[in-house]
Amino acid sequence: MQSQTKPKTRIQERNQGAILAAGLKVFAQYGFRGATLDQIAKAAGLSKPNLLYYFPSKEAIHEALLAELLDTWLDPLKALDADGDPVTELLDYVQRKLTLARDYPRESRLFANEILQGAPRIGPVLGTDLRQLVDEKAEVIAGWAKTGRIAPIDPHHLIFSIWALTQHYADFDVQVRAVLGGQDPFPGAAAHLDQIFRRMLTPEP
Amino acid sequence: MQSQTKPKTRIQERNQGAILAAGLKVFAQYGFRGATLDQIAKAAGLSKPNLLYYFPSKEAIHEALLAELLDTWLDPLKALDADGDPVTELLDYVQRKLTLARDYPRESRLFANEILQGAPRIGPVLGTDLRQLVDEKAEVIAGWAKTGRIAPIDPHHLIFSIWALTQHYADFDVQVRAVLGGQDPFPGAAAHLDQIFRRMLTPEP
DNA sequence: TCTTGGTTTGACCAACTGGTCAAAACAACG
DNA sequence: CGTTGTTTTGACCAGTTGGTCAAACCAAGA
Repeated sequence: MQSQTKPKTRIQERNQGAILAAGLKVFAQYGFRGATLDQIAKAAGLSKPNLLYYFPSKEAIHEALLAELLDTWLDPLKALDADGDPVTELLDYVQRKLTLARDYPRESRLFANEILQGAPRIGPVLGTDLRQLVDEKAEVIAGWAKTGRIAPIDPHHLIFSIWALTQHYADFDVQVRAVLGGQDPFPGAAAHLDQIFRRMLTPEP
Repeated sequence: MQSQTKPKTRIQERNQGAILAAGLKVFAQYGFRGATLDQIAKAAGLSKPNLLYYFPSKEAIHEALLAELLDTWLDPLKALDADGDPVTELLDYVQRKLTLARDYPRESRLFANEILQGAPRIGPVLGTDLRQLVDEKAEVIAGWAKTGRIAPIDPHHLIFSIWALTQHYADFDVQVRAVLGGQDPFPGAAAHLDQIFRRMLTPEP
């Protein structure tokens, strides 16, 4: 039973890529219901029937994007190493997440939209895969806290804090820039997050 | 020139209220484009034409909601008192925002949706009113930091942190509960946020 | 050249969208 | 009761939506 993936010509590669890129752009901004196939087709530089030649439905494009997203999204957390230096590991995780927010803001917004709408298509994964991963890493963090290598802290809420603080710079980019007068928020954010998490985590002497 | 507001009968009061409540529910979940008048009408228990008897358009309902929202939304920040005890003032602000997130999650999501979509209807206010208010309060915080009453910190990013951490519990409620296994996040969140902001703000001895 | 397979499109469709309108139903008051 | 102003609705409309389909197009090998 060999791999079932068909060869895929250059043109398929190119068009599917264009469609996914266009879909990401549109879904991230308007959400699933608010996005239209015409918008996506136009953004991809294809006609609507041509788009539907590559993906069977609007939902299929959305699904493909979400599936692709989840991997990228959870990778940094998976990289959290129980054997590393606790504070360094966590601060690195924060910076990785912030980099992701800076370089892939549309992915972040796509995810935000899905959650805002009640996670109708990704919900099950949250309660199983995500939960398992978080619980696992939370235990690592709890271990660090118990042995005094970081300050005592609720591991789950610590993880939520990291997500909230980093993704905020992607999801609320417009607001952040408006308040800062258009200035790039990320250098300041990197320094700020490093500082507050360092303070938050460093154990009292 | 007396007040131009017409008396407004009980029935008007009731129906407009029902429409706004229904609109909030639907807009918060699906965003402006994704929401439909039929959904809102159904949720309000009215027929679509009847709904349009009270509001001239879909956009009018959305506008009314956003206008109403902004006041509620910025009140807690306005209440930050330059003459109070710095750490207490800021911790109180955090708790007020968290309470808002718990009691008005739909308002939070409505706002999140508007920002995610690029703030097409609220954008101008962000760069003027909001920015001015934030700058003003940032100066207060900067003053506290300069005189050593709180730890040195970037005031703007501190405010972003408060927004991000509190609103996360409203906007990503589904995810948070999925990870926690359905358990109510807010008691834990309150304690966690108090702890980390206390650590973040308390000046070194 | 012809054939074969993937690719692209114009025309089309039923369902849904935001919104209109005239007529009906209702409430309140004299 | 009748009148007047408010409220409600069924029928309707033009534009948009996701999706279909047969026909045309195109590249590449025989």
